[in-house]
Amino acid sequence: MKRRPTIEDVAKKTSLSISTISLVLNNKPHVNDQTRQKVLKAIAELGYHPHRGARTLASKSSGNIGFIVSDDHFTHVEPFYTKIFLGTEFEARAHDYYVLLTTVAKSFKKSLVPRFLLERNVDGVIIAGKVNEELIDYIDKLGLPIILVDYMLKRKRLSSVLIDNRRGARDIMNHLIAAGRKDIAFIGGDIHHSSIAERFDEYKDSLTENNLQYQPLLVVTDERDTRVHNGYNAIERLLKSGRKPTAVFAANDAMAIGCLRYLKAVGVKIPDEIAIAGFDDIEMGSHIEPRLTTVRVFKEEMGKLAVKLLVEGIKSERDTVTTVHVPVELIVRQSSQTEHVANPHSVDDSSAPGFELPA
Amino acid sequence: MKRRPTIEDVAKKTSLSISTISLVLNNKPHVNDQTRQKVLKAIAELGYHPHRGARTLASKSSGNIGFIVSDDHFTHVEPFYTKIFLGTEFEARAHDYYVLLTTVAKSFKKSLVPRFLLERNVDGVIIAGKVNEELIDYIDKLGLPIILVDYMLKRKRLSSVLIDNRRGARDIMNHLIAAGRKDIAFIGGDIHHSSIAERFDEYKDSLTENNLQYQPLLVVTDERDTRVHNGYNAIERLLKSGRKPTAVFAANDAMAIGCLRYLKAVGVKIPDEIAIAGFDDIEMGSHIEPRLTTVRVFKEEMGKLAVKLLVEGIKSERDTVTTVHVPVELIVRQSSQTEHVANPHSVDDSSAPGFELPA
DNA sequence: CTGAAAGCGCTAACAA
DNA sequence: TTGTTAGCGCTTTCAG
Repeated sequence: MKRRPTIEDVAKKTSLSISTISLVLNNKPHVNDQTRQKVLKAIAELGYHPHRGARTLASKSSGNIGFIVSDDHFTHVEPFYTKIFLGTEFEARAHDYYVLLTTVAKSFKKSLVPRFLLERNVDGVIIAGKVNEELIDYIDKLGLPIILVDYMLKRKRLSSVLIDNRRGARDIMNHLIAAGRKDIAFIGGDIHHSSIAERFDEYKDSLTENNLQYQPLLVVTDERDTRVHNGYNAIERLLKSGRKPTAVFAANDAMAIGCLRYLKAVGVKIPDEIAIAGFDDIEMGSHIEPRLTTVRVFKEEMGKLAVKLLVEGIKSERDTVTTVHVPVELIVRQSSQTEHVANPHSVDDSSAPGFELPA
Repeated sequence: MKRRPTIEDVAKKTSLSISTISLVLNNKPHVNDQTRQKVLKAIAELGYHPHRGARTLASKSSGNIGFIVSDDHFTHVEPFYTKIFLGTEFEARAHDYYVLLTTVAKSFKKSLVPRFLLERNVDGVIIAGKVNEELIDYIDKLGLPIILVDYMLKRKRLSSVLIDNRRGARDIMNHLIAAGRKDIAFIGGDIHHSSIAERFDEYKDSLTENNLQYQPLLVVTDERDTRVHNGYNAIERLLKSGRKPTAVFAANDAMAIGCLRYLKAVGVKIPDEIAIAGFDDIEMGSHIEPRLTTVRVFKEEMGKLAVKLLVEGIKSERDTVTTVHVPVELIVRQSSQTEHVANPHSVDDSSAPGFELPA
């Protein structure tokens, strides 16, 4: 089998030195245009492609981005983080990076540090959701650029791509209140996650601003995580305690779906007796019945933004801290409002507007 | 900042040569156990970890696995292929590999060859679903081990991890027929995909074996792909043509859900008037109403198996061709059978049995 | 069982 | 603008 061509073959073929070839390869300036063309031609003719490993060794950059997500986030809220991951994947390709995915346990053990960090196999790291802070410190000490997605640290200034949770929660609350709902319950879990906490905070603030009483007895936030069955359990507990809200704002779609299933099971009319709204806009919400009112979060877009920021960070040395709040969009469906569906299988347009990085 | 330790530091610290350290690092034999312990100790004390790039260059193996899926599969049947990908991810880690994901267009263009192939940045490739055959040939010519997942080529002998589609389709058909359904429709799309074709073939064979007439007018297979709205359109066309099946076997869950939505929209009682069954067991099927009868496919498990086979292939030089048919499991739910649900939020156990590779 | 030495293919000073 | 050269950190013969 033919040995694959190396930079030296290109050098010979063009009667130039390998360093000149390297300059062309890396789009460096100070190369005569004639020369550049000649090199490019030879490269094409030989079918030459630089060897990643060699580049990595010589240039001290791997061409990879690390993507870290906690294992329970990934299993419990999979569709959400998967979308973010796919967004990074997509954008990374545009920048000629590959994404190495890894999940990490909740607790930090030295032995569980992602291998790509130990082997210096990534040029920067994207962290999605809440992960152990010790690990974040560890990465930071390594000097690697970090971008947080859907999570923030107060203790430390790090670039992050965040959901505009306040805005989304406010839209939901305004929508429910405008429809005349006054006793609005909040169903949450994993309340220490910054996104969930923000949604809850805005829930309370919205009540106040609308001159509605904040009723702690209409709130459940102590579920362990935000999976469907926890939403189910939470609303069950709430109703069995004797309270009867007229609307439920769930911390995310999964919990909202859990609520929905319980309420349907016990014969509560939705949305007539109780309106329900979630957050995130996972696909399932548009297929269940009644279809779920929610706040659309542009998950792929968040992943893409994270890569853009990270690539900037990798290239620019100086670590400017940027925080982006990605806009959200209220999606009103049957679970909160009787709607007449003209085209029952219309698919919601999921394309995101073209977000721009702050200048 | 402290320079990270290299193999040379370990050598100095132990007063051994770097080649001995390398032997230990790679678990090679012929190292005195005393020496090995001494080296290990020094490695631990220094916090040394070999540099991936250096290894790649010297050893001619990258430590990466390529994962290729066609872009339309990935967008249209996302939850399915995502699960397979996550399975590979998980298993790869156990073998100290990382997975580089890429999607490819339907048509083959030289300029669109995944970069990881050009840069020799993967040691083997997993191909999920149908991809352009020219690309497969190209990879094969590169001499890289290939494992196909949920796809097969007749023209060429390649290792593959396949769904036992025949078995699953037979189970579905037997279930429907046992319930007294005789006029069973088949709704499909993307019929050239080997999995879809097999399900369809078994549909026909099952009819014959049960002395039921194969009725071409109860069959729609010309939908472009297998997304929800195509299921919706297909069943609509079928019913409007005047036929009235008593059951529908859809090529996958997405199409089954489409059927379900149409039938509900026009007021057909499910399962009383028409029973519906899908295939794949995507999560949504257990959340819609009525819950969908389907065939569970162990998607993560398929990804894991693919990695196991691939790693074997990478290590063993000789390319033995292995074909694994992963077993499936019939899941009967409300869409085909009136059921009384004791615990309405019980989650189906999604854990796979421990599959073994053929000896 | 251990050491010496030659690369692996490329980048990046520094010279010319 | 182009060439020379020294590594990058590790694996792998080949000796000893």
